[in-house]
Amino acid sequence: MTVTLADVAARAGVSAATVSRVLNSNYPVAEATRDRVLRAVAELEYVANGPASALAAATSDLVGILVNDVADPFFGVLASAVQSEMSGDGTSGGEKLAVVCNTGGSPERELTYLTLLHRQRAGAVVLTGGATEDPAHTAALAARVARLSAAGTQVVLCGRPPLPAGATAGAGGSAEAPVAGGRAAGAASAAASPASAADAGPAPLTVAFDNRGGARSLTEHLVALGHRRIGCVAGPEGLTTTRHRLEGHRAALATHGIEDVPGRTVHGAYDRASGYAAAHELLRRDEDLTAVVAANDTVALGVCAALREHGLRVPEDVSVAGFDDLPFSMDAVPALTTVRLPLTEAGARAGRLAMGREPAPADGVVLLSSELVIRKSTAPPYS
Amino acid sequence: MTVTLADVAARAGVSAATVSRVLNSNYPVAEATRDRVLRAVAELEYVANGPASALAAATSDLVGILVNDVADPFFGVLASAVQSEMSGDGTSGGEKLAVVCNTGGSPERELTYLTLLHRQRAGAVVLTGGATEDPAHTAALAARVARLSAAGTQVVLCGRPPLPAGATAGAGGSAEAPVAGGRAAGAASAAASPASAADAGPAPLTVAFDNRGGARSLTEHLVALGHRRIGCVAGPEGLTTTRHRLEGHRAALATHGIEDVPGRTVHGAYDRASGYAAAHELLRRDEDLTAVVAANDTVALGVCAALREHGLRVPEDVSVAGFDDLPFSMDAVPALTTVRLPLTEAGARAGRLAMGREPAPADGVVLLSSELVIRKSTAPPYS
DNA sequence: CTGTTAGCGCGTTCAC
DNA sequence: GTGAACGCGCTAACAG
Repeated sequence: MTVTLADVAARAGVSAATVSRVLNSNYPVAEATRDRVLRAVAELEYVANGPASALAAATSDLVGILVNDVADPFFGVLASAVQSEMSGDGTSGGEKLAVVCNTGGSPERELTYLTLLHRQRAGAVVLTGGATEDPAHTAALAARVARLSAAGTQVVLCGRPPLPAGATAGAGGSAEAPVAGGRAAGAASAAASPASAADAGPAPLTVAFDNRGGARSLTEHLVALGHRRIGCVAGPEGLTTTRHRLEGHRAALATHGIEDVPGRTVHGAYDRASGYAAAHELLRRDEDLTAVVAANDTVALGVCAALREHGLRVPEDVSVAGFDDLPFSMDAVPALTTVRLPLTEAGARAGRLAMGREPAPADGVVLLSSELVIRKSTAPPYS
Repeated sequence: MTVTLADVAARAGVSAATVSRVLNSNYPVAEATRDRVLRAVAELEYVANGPASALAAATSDLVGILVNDVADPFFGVLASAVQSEMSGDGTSGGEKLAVVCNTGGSPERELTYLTLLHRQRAGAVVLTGGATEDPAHTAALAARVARLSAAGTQVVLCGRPPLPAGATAGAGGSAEAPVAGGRAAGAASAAASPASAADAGPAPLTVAFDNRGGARSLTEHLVALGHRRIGCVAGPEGLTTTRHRLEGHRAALATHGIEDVPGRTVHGAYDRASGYAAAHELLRRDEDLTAVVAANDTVALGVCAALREHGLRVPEDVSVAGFDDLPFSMDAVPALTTVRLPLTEAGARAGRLAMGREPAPADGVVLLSSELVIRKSTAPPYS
């Protein structure tokens, strides 16, 4: 049947313990025996039994990455960056099996995967994607994360706000604590680790985007161009990302004394179809919009398509702005004005934090700033 | 410490074996005790130790998906489909941890991941992505796959041609017929499996695309429109996918008596930058091209960008065609004429095949057909 | 139906 | 420097 450590030991004329030592190179072994063992391993095509090692060593070389949807470029780029940072650092030896799990945006599957990863005793887990603000789910998630931490798994939240303090406990009120602003954030996250039990694992870390600030500068750009009737296609309700971007948009409006007409905001999924439908709806409500800010670039594309169907030109008749600066945005016609999120950097840092290859910030939170990218889809109104 | 099966057993007043039985529900257990056990599990927040189960049961609930690049929509869609089919079928219980591994297109990492998955005793593995035609790598890959099969892991190749025969039965001559040119098959895999066929595991299965047929019909569409000077931006050399698409293109040319001018074909990566550079090069060589077929949709976008820079309109001055029909293709301006590959179906079937939820075809190969999608980026020349 | 008894393959003290 | 035990947490035969 399958060849085991013992087989290799026999072939090399040594004990199993010795083989284990050369394989893990964590103990001095004579050069000669080492070679003999390695040769035996090669000849027998021995492949270590991961589960057995994990059981004995109480730790696995598996690390997980949770994403909403691998087919979405946003997560694809993020996952790719995280993974390249997590798996082999080039030097063979410390090989990790970095795996990405697709939650499909479903809170249940998110929880399920977390359990599965826990079951596998994963060494680290990076959780990406906008968080649902449903208190029940937040609490369940916090509980799972707390247990993972207690089990020694380093958890890193990426592209989402820190979990509310008090792990298993009341996620109720504190869940609303703002994050993007940077200032009030500390209060919510700092107390994460103390918890109650003596089982203090590594405290969860966070890499977050400044969604609010980005959205704010985007809308201010539009206002500066002269726009006053700005439509807003927001993401799904109940997601922190959606809320933060919307807050930034409204903050910009407020700053410039522009009334925030409720009818000018519609919610929808983070996909093209949603943008398409939303734009039609927005136009139905107010034909004189001069600009539209979309939930993200993909949505913006749908908005542009709908606008064209209405015989409206972008940006001559209506300006359109996206968010994220996904790869295809520069190729759109017209090229999309958007807010660039440092996705690759975020993924890389989350990966390094997870692997302990980068010192964790004192408050456990890394806030990445966004950058306004002005291209061709926005222009002064009525030009 | 972490709570174990024994703890649960004690709490429920039963033996460990009984707890194991209710958890795996693979053996009759009295309703009453079952409830007691379940309650204890909940109260203790027990999470099974995967490695330990895998070790004892000699099988893990881990299944892998290998892709070239998760950030590439082609693989993202494929991976998403495979994964949704692999993980929970909805009915909770048979939860599998479907994980996707990013090879970054590197043959070495592909091999490494295969080993890691083998080490984890994965239950199934789906290998996607164009295969390198380098004999050495093909041989190494065949060897790894053979060992995986021998270890009981079901391997499914998706979007790539069957492995050359030699490792397992069933992949004989007929498998080569539809897709592969069928040349280097035998020679390469000679040294593949030293020890032999005694340990016959599940034979590798394949889900392949009709790249050649798709490419052929695409070029024929262009020819039918009246194009004669057609540029071709092919993918990286040495990949089966690249070769098949190129062969289809040339077959169409030959059928209509059009000379295949070597200078009209340039190779490049499957990304936008490559298409951009290639189009510039093509134009430098021959300013009078009236059409360009790109390696895939992403490349086509780059081609369009370069064309615009040259002051050429698409499709009035130059027609452009893509391949794959990725989600963004319909949104491009002009909407891309392309060849639709049933990515979702391919992924789903590969997933089902891997999980044994779909009967394997006699010859082990499922060939999916492609479909020409005519949109706005192609038109008669000189119009 | 349920408890008992053995390992699964490997890491890790210990002695030598 | 190396080998001999023991046990990680769980499943899989066997009894009963």
